[in-house]
Parts: sequence; C-alpha cells; structure tokens
Amino acid sequence: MSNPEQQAPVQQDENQLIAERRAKLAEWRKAGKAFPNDFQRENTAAKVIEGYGEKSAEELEGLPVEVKLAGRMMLKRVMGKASFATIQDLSGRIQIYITRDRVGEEVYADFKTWDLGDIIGVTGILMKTKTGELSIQAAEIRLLTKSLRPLPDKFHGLADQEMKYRQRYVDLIMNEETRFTFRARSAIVASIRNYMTGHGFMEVETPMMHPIPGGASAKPFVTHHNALDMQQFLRIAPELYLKRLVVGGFEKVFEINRNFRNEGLSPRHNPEFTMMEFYEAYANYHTLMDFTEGLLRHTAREALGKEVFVYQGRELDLSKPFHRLTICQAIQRQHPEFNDAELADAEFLKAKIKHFGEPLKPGGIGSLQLQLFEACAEAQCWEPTFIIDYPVEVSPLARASNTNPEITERFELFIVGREIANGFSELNDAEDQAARFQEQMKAKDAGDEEAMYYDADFIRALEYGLPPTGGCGIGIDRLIMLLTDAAAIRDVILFPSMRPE
RNA sequence: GGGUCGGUAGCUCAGUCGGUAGAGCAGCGGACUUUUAAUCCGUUGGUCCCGAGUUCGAAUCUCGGCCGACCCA
Repeated sequence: MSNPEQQAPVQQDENQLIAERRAKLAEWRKAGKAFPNDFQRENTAAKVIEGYGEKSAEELEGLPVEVKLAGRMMLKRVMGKASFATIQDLSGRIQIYITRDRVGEEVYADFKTWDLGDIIGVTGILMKTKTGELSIQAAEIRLLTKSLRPLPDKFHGLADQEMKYRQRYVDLIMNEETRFTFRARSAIVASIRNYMTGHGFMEVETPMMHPIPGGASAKPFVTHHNALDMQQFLRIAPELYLKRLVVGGFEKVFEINRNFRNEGLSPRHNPEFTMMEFYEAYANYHTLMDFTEGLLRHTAREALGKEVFVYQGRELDLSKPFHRLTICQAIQRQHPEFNDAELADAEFLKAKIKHFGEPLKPGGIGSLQLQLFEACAEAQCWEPTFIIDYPVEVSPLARASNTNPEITERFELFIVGREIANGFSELNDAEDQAARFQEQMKAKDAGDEEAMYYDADFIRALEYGLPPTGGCGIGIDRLIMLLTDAAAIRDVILFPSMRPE
C-alpha cells in the first residue's frame, strides 16, 4: 500500500541563489572533474590547532609543517590577489590563506566563484597571521562538493525552531551548541554502556514488534505483518522479554533501545524515545536504587566531566546522596500540614487532589496518594529523589511488599521534577502475576485503554521460575536533557517526530 | 482542547495612521596581497502563510483556516 501524497514530487523551492549555484555546478561538470573522491585528508582542524596553535610565526616558518585537510567553507573573505576562508570539519574550524601567487591564477579565479557551504580540500603549510591566528597557507586547493543551497545567515545562524528539527543537517552545520548536545548524547550512552558491561551486564536486543504489547501502561502503535497476516504492535517496553531472559539464565541483562507510545507530542514526550532497561537476578529495589545512583553519577562524570550541573538556570547536584522518600513523606515534605491520618483518608485525598486542580482518577487509597503526590509534590522534586512504595494497583509487574500487601517494592526517580527512572523488585510469583494480569484485563474491559494485556507466554516463562530479580528502566532522552541543559526532548533527539511538511 | 505570541527576500529581521515593500547578510558586477561577521562602490531578488470580508485602496483592519513556539488542561 502506498500513499499517493507521499509519491507526489516534492515541490522544488528553487530560487535565484540556487540557480546561480546550479550554473556554477554545470560549469564544473563541463570541466570534467565534478565531485571527485580521491582527496585523502591527513589532518583535522582541532588536531592541527592543538598541535601547533601555540607555536610562534617564526617557529612555524622554521619547521615548516605541511597539512592536508578538508571541510565545509563557512566564511570567505576575498581580496584582489589574496583571500581568507574558514572551513569547518567534524572537529572544528580553521582558517585558510589563499594567494593567487601560490595557487595559480586559474585556481584563484575558480576559488572566487566557490560559495559558502561548498566542501573544499586544501594542502598547505601552517602559518600565523599578523593577529596570531593559526592558518593554512594553501599550496593547493580543490572544490570537492558543490553545495546548491545557500546556508542560513553566517552570523545569526538558524533561528527557526521548526527548521532546526526538520532540517537537522542544517542545524548541525550552523550551530555548535547542537553539535555539542548530540556529541554529549553519544558520550552519555557510551558511558552508560561502559558502566553496565563493567558491572557484568550483558547487552541484548529483544523484539521491537510484539504480538501483545506489554511491560508498561500505554497506547501502542499498531501495524500488520503481511506474511503471517497478523496484527503486531511496536513495543511500548522491553520488560517482559528481558525477564524471560533472566528466566533463561542470563542473570544480568540490559537493553538500550527505542520504545514507541502512541501519545501526543510535548516538550517532554516524543512518540519514539530511548529507554535503558536492566535486570539483575538476586537484586532488589534497594540495591537497584544504589546501583542507579552510581550509574548516573558515573555517567555524568565520565561523559561530561562533572557532577554539578546547571539546568535551566538552577543548580543540579548529582554528587550528593539522592533522597529516598515514600509517597506520603514526599507529600508531607511539601505540605507538612497534612497529617498521617488525613493522608490515609480517601475523602481528604480526593478533596485535596481537586484543590490542586487535577482531574480525579478512580482508585484506592494508594492510587489517591499517588495522584496527590503528582498534583502537589512531584514537580518540587528538583534534587534527585527516589519515591518509594508504589501502590499495587498501579504496579502490575512489581513484587508486593512483605509488610504491606497494598504496596510494592518499587521506586521512581525524580530529578528536576521529572520522572527519570522506574524500578522495582520484580514479581516472580507466576500465580500472582497471572492474577494481576486478570485484574488488568478487567480494567481494559471497563474501558481503560492503557491497561495491560494477558501475556500467557510470559506467565509460562515465570512458571519455569524467575529468580528473585530487580529491574529498572531509565529514560535516556530525559537524562540527556538534564545533562545537556535542554528544555525540550526534541532538542536531544536528532530527528524528532514532526507533522509532515 | 483552551490561552498568548508569531508566519514579510535564500537567512536574520524592520515596516508608523490603511496609500501598493525595506535593511543587514547571502548572490551578481567592480576595487582590494594579512582578513576575522573583512571593507568600499554598484546591483538582482517578494504568492507579505492561505481564503473571504471591509475599503477608492490591505503586509497593516475584521472573520475563517493552515503552520509553529510557549503556557495551561
């Protein structure tokens, strides 16, 4: 099946500037050497500057150092017989000095026709300008790729938020801050992997397409498998598959991958987002909290080199021990006027939830306490805070507490008022799990679209015996937002979901 | 879903009281052998988001729609 609208030719937004560049490209083709791929660079801008930036003009003259590099031309200052250009490669920028006498009259004339955005290769020796900027005095210079589209204003850059997301390639060309964010993202994910594998965890990949969506409460994307003629769901969480692996004897596993939830877009929600989930046999929610705390601190230190950050203008310190509070303690931290008896009274809780302007969802005491927490205390958890002891009714996959069957051995971690992680001692009693799925089925029949399905194979797996296990999910995009001071999830996802153009 | 703000040249943005479109950058032509957002002279370029209305006349006012950002739900 194909959507005819998607096949319609894209309307060409041609203009005078593009036409000029196409004409230049046509000339280049005529010369017979367009789009060469035989230029082998030997250096990058940052390495060259790191190695020789401190050398004096005389020292450089005495060496001399020949370099060969390539990049996109970002600035160009042409004079009659000599020019400067600034090229940008993956590492940074460096200035080139081009004189007609050295490169030859013909090449110099060609160079004058090259445009900002073109990709050029240069060979030359290092020099210092009279203002002390390390530059490459070009012996040879070549056009490697013609850029047909003009770049945004060289000084103001790309300001249009929508264009930054839709044409991320332009954002990356123009904006050092964007490049930093996504390099940081890469480093953060790498650090997490290091920590996990360093602690004996094995990285696995479990299905992205599920016959039954499970492992979380969320609306799934639905698709269809033609050969099997069956409905499939993009996964909303990998949890049930990872626990099957622990049953199988892979006692420490993790997965970093995409989840898909069929929900709206917001500064904190993208329909596809990245989660890490990890499971460890013989761990429980207390040891998980210790581990998660260590993981975040390690990641901050290794990937960003610090543990104290500024997020949206306010300090965030990951070096101090994370708070651990029950739901009621967290409410009382914000509202000491609420006493224990009141927080155990359904009518009181309902009244307060309404008072804080939240819609009231049906549920028992535990659920009401959680709703009140979300209404009046969650956003105030700026410093890292584990909220513990979630009610059974909202935790269908978590092990119940030994001391109170109404609550589970579960935590959520909040930082800057946002949920970052969710973990618990796993429910490994197959019969209890089957009963919980039955409850979820009832809720689904009663109209709760986000209630879970009954997963018979998962129950069968538990019946073989899941060791006592702890598991935790960490929202990678949100973690990256924290560490890179990004206000919106779209700023940490290279190609965020957008309405089609 | 509601509210606020916005959509004007390739980019960044002005546009007064409603009188028919401006700047900088980029481009094009010219000058210029150490520039730093180079400079100087000249110059091309517009579906003013779309549609309707009011008006002699709409980028501007009104209504409807589309798109985006932010806030709220």
